Amino acid sequence: MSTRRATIADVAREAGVSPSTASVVFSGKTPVSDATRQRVLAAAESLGYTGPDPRAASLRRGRSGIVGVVFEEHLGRAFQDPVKILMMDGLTESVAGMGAGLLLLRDRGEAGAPSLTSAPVDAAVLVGCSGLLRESLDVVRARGIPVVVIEGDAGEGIPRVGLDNREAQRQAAHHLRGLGHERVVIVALPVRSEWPGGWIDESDHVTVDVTRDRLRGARDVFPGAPAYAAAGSFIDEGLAAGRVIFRDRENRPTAVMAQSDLLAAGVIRAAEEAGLRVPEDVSVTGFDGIVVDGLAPYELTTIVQPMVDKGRAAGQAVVAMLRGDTAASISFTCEFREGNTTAEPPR
Amino acid sequence: MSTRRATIADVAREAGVSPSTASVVFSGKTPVSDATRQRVLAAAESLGYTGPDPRAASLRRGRSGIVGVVFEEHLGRAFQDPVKILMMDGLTESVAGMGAGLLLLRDRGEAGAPSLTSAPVDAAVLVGCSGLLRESLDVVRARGIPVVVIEGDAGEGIPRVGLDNREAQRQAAHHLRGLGHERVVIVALPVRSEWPGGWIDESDHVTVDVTRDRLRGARDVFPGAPAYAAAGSFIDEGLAAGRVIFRDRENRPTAVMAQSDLLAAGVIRAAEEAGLRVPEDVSVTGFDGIVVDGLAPYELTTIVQPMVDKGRAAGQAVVAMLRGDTAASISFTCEFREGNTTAEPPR
DNA sequence: TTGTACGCGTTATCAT
DNA sequence: ATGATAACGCGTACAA
Repeated sequence: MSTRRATIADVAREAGVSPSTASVVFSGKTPVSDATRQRVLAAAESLGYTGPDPRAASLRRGRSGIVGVVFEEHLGRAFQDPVKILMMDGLTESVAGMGAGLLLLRDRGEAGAPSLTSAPVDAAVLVGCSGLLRESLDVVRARGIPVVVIEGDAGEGIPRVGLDNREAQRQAAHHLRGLGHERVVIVALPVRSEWPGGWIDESDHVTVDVTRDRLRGARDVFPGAPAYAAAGSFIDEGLAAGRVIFRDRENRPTAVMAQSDLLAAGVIRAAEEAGLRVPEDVSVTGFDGIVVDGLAPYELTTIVQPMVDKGRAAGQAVVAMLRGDTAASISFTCEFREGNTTAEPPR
Repeated sequence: MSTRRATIADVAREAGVSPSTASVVFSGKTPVSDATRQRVLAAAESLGYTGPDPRAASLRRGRSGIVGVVFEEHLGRAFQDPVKILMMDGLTESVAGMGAGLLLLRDRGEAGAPSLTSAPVDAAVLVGCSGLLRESLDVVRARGIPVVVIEGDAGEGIPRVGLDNREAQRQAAHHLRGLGHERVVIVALPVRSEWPGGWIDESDHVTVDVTRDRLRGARDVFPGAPAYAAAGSFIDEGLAAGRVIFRDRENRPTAVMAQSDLLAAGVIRAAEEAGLRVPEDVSVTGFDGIVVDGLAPYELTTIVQPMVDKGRAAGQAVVAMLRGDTAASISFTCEFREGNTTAEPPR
């Protein structure tokens, strides 16, 4: 006996039907008489045939059912960010509707690692990628593989999914202004990758779109507000920033605008540490609208962004492009939400 | 002119070489004279050929370079667990060494969603799957696709990667016993999926391996210690459990053993809330050895498990099986680490 | 409803 | 170093 695995042709032969009929029994694309189906299934059973080989099917179909998700950073780090997780959630859901799954990829793939060019993907979603991986991108686009970018810019002709960051942040600033705040400090996201954390001034070039736009929004209302850019969106980074900010008891701000909820949570902790009450002594705002594990009883005053919707929209754009339609860029609108971490400034 | 994309055959023809030679230029499997290479590359350039189609290559090679990772739960939820994230980290790393990427899959795939059976995976890693998806598993194994399970049991003949949960937890218990503790309460992980949280007793059947083994380890030293099983491994769940536990000021325990660091962090918060100092009034132990964002200045007394190594081991098992070797199950040893959250009981 | 015929794009093998 | 040949396993027009 031969040692090779049974193919659909073997099954067809055994069942006494043509290969195409057997194929149809498994794919269900065309009605098949019950008797024939039984015979084919029986033959498959007896031959130990377990269904079409996905690799061969994908060659024939020209589709693999796989969407690549490309991250700029170490995957472990990307998954520490609840915002990205929720985005992945929406993405998973919408590509699942198309029968596709997500393949995890990094942009700066080490040698031998799977890359956008070597993986059998039907489409790609770039997360926060700011135009690195230019070559792979060209290859992929030349192949006609649809590409979508979330919170980033990959150049001309690539649809983007983003937020009205500036307007949203401006709204939070207005809220503080309305309460009477004047001395405000901003705790920003990193201004570029590998940023170690620290105060930033005019001379610092902000390469991360999100950081820059939210910064502008805040300064539309509080021009010249000092900004401390954290090393990442983590509670501990917010804590570190908060410690620096509250250190000088003389020039202490009455409000801190953080560019993420995690940073805000850290700032609150720093405030407590410094013996300040939130919001009586200092107001704090966040950005994202996530549930921060362990932050209760505080309810952050924040900007709620549609994280899941962002992922979903990216998925839908992919689906549309795969159908041959063109997908437009889309910018979501955030919603301001008042919690119990902002109040009038102390007198 | 034809509208179809150029294939490697077209390139070969254009360059005046055989298809196999052209193929070799791209794969680099065999030395090629420089002149030939240039000619092929030039032909590819002029035809807009961007390299071999991964789908066709994977059919021919019999390998797709994709490893499926199957989760029992909603992906969004799985990624909230730092332990799983770090495990994914190790897994990513070790399969990358083989040139493979990770495809995210769920076990109870909704209709039309990508499943273990329809995805072109070379191997599969099951995470905490307790024997659901039996049918898909049979199909996959019949195909000769290697399968490995992390922290779970998928039946006979499937290599497992796990921990010495019982022994490790027993060690932490000994530490507390040595300090003089006698009234200990356990805060456990869920006893089954969909568990709402609550006290458990003998009659409750613990279906989750990890929970059961750690519970046994604790009770090896403190027989009959009461156990409250949380609804999940989150700080807020630990907080909820802690509130219940510290409510009764008369019968308050002198130590709480949590089955995860996140739960422990919540318990500490509950203790603070109840006006108890850690570790002076109550000792708390965790499990995992993760960095809990925002827990400083506490350093948890805990059991450090090799999360990344677990993922890496699973990846290596996969690689071995793909080579045709057999992979054995492996159980990692945890390491006890004393922090500043345990001390002698108050007198 | 079933069968025929062909192509999907590559790469391994072996000979030259 | 290069070339000829033969799969790899399947899906789908189209005809019957």
